[in-house]
Amino acid sequence: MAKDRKIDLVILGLLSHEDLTGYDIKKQIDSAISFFWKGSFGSIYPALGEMEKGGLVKRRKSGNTGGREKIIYQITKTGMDTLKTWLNDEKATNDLKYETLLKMYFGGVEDRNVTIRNIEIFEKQVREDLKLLKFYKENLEKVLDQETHVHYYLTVLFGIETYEAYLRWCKKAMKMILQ
Amino acid sequence: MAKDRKIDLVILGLLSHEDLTGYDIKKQIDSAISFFWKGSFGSIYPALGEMEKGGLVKRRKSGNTGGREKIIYQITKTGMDTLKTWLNDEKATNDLKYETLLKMYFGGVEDRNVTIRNIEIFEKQVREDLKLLKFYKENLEKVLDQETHVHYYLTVLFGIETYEAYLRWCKKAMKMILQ
DNA sequence: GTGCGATATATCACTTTGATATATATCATT
DNA sequence: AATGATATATATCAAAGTGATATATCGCAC
Repeated sequence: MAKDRKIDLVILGLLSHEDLTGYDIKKQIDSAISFFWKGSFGSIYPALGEMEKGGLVKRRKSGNTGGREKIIYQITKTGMDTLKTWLNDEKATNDLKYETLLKMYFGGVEDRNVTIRNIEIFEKQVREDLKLLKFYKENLEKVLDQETHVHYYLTVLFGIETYEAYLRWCKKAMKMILQ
Repeated sequence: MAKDRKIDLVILGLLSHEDLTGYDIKKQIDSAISFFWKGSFGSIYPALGEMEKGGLVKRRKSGNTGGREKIIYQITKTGMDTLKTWLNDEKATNDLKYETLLKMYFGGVEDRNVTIRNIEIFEKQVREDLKLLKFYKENLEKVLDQETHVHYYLTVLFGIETYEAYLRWCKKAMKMILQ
């Protein structure tokens, strides 16, 4: 596997659940894991190509009836080993870039109304996302007996816990700015 | 300014507080804002060069007594306007990549001990960082009358609020995994 | 039948990272 | 005063990732 390519692990992880096309992988990244990870076509397709060369994934016999191309990928034994090695590796980088906080930190050059507005924008987005996370949580609680769902549930709980913390901060921050 | 270069705003923000060298900028990124932003020399130096060409920053007359090179940058009027325009722009991208959560989501392919270990590693780091954040908070509370410090304080409060949420999640997650 | 959104792969310019190279300054130890 | 370690300081590069765009087909509503 490439030295520093995180997208490889995301792809391997998703393929460990089921066979997928590049497009399917993008859809799953944008739904299930979007609260803590991002990924674009521009990294997915080249990665799939190189991972195939490296023997981490392989093309499944495609049941193409028509002329439309569609490549369904499957994880290999080597790919599964790579995924497990990564899971057992102690180092994990949590890379956070909050543009909202940059705007807080540098807000002093403008009127306080600007900072207030920026907190309001952040709060609105957080409320919307939190609503969605709670909806996921409720649905997951119906199927929590299955192993895979427990792991999904853990990430949703993480989202809820942090998003509620964001809202508490919004309240405190607003109060501070308004004296 | 370059279309999509966030580092420009970080540099302009820091220079709005005081004149700095590229090396100083890196130090400030690694200390004051490291909890919510990162930046490397490989982006800082090229950005400074292009921003100088674009008239956003300028070299201050350097008081070089010896032969050692040292370039001190200063924000220009245009640079200040660019910073203010960004602060007033409603869109802000908060880009989060938690490798720890990826390992939670894909943890199902390994024994639960692996997931437990990964939560423990995360928790240990969070406890250390939280201690530091609380230390910053105490020190800041002594100088909160000054404008700039209020904005710094807001970001520290954010860090404390979210890191405490991380710890609550660790407890819940651990309990869930152990049934 | 035609317009539109979803499916599907691919590529590219630009941004950022993380590592490395180069050189000087400062300071403690020998 | 020589040595070595650490901090200061700028610069560059391969590799990774983003966001946009190009291309084409499929399925469905009107």
